[in-house]
Amino acid sequence: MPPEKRLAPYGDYSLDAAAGRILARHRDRIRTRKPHVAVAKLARIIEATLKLSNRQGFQAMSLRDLAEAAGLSMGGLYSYFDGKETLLVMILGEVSSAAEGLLAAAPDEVRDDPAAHLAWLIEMHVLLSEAMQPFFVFAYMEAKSFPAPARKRAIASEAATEAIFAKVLAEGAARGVFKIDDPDFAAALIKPLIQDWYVKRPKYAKRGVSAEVYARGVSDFVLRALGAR
Amino acid sequence: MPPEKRLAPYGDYSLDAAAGRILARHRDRIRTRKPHVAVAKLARIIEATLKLSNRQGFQAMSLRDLAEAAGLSMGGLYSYFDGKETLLVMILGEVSSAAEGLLAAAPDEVRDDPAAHLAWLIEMHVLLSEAMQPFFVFAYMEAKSFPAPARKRAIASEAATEAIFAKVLAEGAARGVFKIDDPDFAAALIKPLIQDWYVKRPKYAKRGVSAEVYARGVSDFVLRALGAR
DNA sequence: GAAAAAATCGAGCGAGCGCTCGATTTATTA
DNA sequence: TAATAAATCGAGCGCTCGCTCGATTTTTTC
Repeated sequence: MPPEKRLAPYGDYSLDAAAGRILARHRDRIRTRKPHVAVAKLARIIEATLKLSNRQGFQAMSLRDLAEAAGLSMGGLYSYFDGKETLLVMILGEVSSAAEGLLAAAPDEVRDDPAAHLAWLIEMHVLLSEAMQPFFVFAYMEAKSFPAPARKRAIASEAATEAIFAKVLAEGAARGVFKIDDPDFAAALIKPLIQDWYVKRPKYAKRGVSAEVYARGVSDFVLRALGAR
Repeated sequence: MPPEKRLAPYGDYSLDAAAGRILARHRDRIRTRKPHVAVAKLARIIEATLKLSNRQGFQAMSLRDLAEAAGLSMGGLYSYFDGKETLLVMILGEVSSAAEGLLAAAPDEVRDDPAAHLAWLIEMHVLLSEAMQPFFVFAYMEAKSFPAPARKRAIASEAATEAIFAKVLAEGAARGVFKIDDPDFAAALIKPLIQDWYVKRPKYAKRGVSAEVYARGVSDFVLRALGAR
């Protein structure tokens, strides 16, 4: 089953859907009134922002270049955000909201088995980062230049993800499925393994490793490290 | 044994020593003739660059701010480099040269045992990144904005590190010490675990995890995943 | 301690930045 | 189709950037 299909029951991760959610989240800051116009333009702006930023960094992307890439004028851009920083916040919000929404949605048949739950979390996280790859790369690379509030939210969001892993690990340890001393430490090591998928994507692409193969490989690696295989 | 002590046989990772090597590497671009003056000033410049960059990013650091933090004038700075990009290249070169130099220096008693060799590589890599923490954070965070040639070198340097891991893993697999199908894939997963130490340092500091404890934890995790424990 | 050499200074240059706002075009209404 | 509202435009503003270079200070030489 292709990744979009496996992910599909949990939401729509297309660019337009993301633009729609971003519009809803920032309706008050966006001057364009008609939703279908706003969503379409917003999608082009977000798309162009991700493209330019992931090449040279958000700071180095000029709004003139963005305007040209998105097919708008300088002034036109400012109908969709009230400053460059808001554009950053819009994208970040979409990433963390998508991640939090998905990971909390584990199906019941998986929740009962810590090993299966853990594998599900890893797989879904990887598939999500694949479906929203430019968003995830952006959020990861620009994390250091976040404005203070967004930064705090990003750290909190990552801590929340880690807490989900830690809880499953602790549950598994209690049941004797995982042989580990420190669930929190083990949980901390899982995140970077998932992040490596989208951070070093070209490396894996060159080796012909797909998202599913990567997710499976990481699951196996982690489960063996936890003494579950 | 404290980390500097364990690392000591393999080189001097102090700021002044790094400044000395950087000076030697870029003698032709640096106008200041007297080495002891040049090394001292260069050390202050590098130190200030790492401090300011790791807060807001290299691009966002202005040379005026750098001059003030380093205790020089704008013009004074330009006796030590011929452009902002050169400053970037100087620091990157020091990081990759330190990493490559150290990892190739495994002692003989460790080379014979794949598991010990792997543990040594992981530990030394973590301790090095601890001793040169601002350098490593800088190199990692600014990787995307490298000028093209430096970027290629950084990717090559990372691939070289990974190849060292892969070789040890393949050797261990051949001897039956490691139970793995794909040494290259496993090698790819080790790097992000090491990087997490310096990228997410505050998280581990808050939990009271030291460099040695982290290195040991990662070693154990990896060796179990490889079926060696 | 005067002359020469080395090192440092900092105001000023052109360029590009984020952002604004009155003018203009496009879409909707009656 | 005339009037109104919505959306877009882009030249221009103030500012900061990387960088230069003649003036100045510090160090070395004899």
